[in-house]
Amino acid sequence: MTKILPREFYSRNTLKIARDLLGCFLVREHRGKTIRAMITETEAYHGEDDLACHASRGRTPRTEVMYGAPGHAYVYMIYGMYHCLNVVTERKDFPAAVLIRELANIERMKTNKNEWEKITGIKLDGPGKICKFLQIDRKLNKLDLAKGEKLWIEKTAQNIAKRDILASKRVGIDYAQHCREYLWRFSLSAEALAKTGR
DNA sequence: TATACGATCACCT
DNA sequence: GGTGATCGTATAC
Repeated sequence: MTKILPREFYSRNTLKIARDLLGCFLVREHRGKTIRAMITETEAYHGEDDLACHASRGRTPRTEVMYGAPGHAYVYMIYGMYHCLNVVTERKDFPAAVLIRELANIERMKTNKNEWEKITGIKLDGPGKICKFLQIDRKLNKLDLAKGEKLWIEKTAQNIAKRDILASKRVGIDYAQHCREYLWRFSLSAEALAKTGR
């Protein structure tokens, strides 16, 4: 019984996945070190009709990965200095992804393995900060997240109640006309996060 | 080939 | 509230 989310998890409706990812754990293995943190905020980008989605202008070299099989990473550079991590969703040839915006309860695996120590004093509240801290860049674009190598997501340890999921407008997409009104940004309530301890 | 701008962040007033 | 950093990508020429 593995905790790694399989491809079937990603081969579903993007909005549902964006909500289901809350409380799940993003795991990054790099240079012999492993870091794990709980996903607490996401945004959904769904199809060519979503004017905020990079695929709204169709298939290009950059957006190609979003048209591919679900469960792969879509990592792009923004503003010349930051990277953003997305997970590709939906069936093949339907472009959609979920942006990982915030992580909490950050832990590092001790060298003796199978034991985690909390990392305090940092906040990963923003896609740029997440990628900087986890050393995620374009080299990880198109990585298969279902394989459990370098980067993957593990299922939540507890059930997240619907009332603990807050929906709001996506940020930084003022150009997206009516699509900017969509409540496709999802976050874990402060109360629910407090219950996860740590 | 040239240009405009962005799914951000840190720092300023 | 506002702005600069900094470069890949899309689009125009």
